[in-house]
Amino acid sequence: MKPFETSLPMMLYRTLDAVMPAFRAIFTQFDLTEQQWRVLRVLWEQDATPLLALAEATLIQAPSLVGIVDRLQRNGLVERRRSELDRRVVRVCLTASGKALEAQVTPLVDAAYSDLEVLVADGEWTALLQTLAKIADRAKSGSRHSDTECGHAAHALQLT
Amino acid sequence: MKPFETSLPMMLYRTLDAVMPAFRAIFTQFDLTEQQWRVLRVLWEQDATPLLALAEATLIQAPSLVGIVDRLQRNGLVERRRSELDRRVVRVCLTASGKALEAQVTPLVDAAYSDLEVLVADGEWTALLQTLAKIADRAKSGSRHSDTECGHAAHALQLT
DNA sequence: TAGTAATAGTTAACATATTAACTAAATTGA
DNA sequence: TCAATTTAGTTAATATGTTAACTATTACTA
Repeated sequence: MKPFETSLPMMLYRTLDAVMPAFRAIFTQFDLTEQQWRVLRVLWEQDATPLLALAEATLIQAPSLVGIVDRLQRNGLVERRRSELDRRVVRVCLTASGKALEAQVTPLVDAAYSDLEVLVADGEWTALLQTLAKIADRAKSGSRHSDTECGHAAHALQLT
Repeated sequence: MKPFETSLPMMLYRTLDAVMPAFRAIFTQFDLTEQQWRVLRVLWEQDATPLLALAEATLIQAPSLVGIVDRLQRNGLVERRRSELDRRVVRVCLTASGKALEAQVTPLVDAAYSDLEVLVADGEWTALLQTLAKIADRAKSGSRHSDTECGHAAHALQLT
C-alpha cells in the first residue's frame, strides 16, 4: 500500500487547494466563479470559439460548460451565435461587458500569479511545469485506444 | 497576460485529467466514486476517524463529506458512531464489508499507480513531489492570517 | 441518393464543491 | 456558575463534475 498523502493525485489536489483560494478571492470581487473566469480567459484570447473547442481549451467537459455558458449569458457577459456554415456549431461570443471585464480582472490575476512564481526558484518552476506536461502527455496517450495515432510528441512538447 | 494553458493551475488540472481516469475505471468496478474511495483509503489506515479529521485527511470539505459518508453508509460500507467522551464528535467506522473491500481494491490501485511512476525517472518524480509540497506549504502559509503561528516548516517537510 | 454513421450541442440523473448559516455540545472567563 | 465563545457536525443554496442518452446536422458510402 502506497503512502497516499504524498501520492501524486493527492499532492496535485493539495497544491490546488493551497493555490486557488487567492485567485477565487479575486473572481468573487467580479461575481465570477473560477470556471466562468476560465471561459472568459479563453474568449479574451480567441473570441467566438465553438463550444466544444472551448471545452477543450478550458478543460471543462461539454455538459458542465453548457451550464456555465448559460449563467455567463444570463449575466450578460457572453452570447451564443449559431454558425451559418455548420448549423450544428454554437459559437460563444463576448458581449461588450464581457470584453470590458478583461481590463479589470487581468491585472489582479497576473499579480496573484506573480506572487506564486516567487515561491520557488525559476529552474524548479520550469522543471515542475515540464514534468507535469510530460506526465499528462504520457498518461493520456497510455490510456488512449490503440487505434489512435500513436507516437507521443503530438503537441510538439519541448521536454528537454 | 500570462500563457494560461501552461499556467500552474491549468497544468495541475490537466495532469489530474490525464491521470485520474485510470483510477476511476477501477473504482467504478466496485461501485465507488473517487471521493468515496478516498474516504475508505483513510479509514483503512485509521478506522473510526472523526468526521472533521477525515475531511482534512481526504482534502474533502466537511459539507461535501457529509453527503459522501451518507452514501457510503447507505451502501453499508461505513457507519457513524457518536463519541461518548465528546458528544459533538461523530466517528466514521468501517463495517465488515467496508473492511473486506480493501483487499479487493488495493491491488488494482497499486498496480495503476505503478504504471504512473514509470512515466518519469525516479529523480524527476521525487523532485516533482517535493516542489508540489513546497508550493502547497508556502502558498498556504502565505494566504494565512498573520495571527497564526508563522515560521514555515510547520510539518517538518524535508525539502531538499 | 437513400441510409447510416459521425459530429456539435444539449438534457438528464446523480455526486461533489463552495460558501454561509445553523444546531448542539463543550470551553472559557468574569 | 452562567453568559459568551468556540468547536463538531449538519443543512441550505447554488455551481460544477461525470456518465449516458438524446436531438439536430452534416458527412459518408453503398
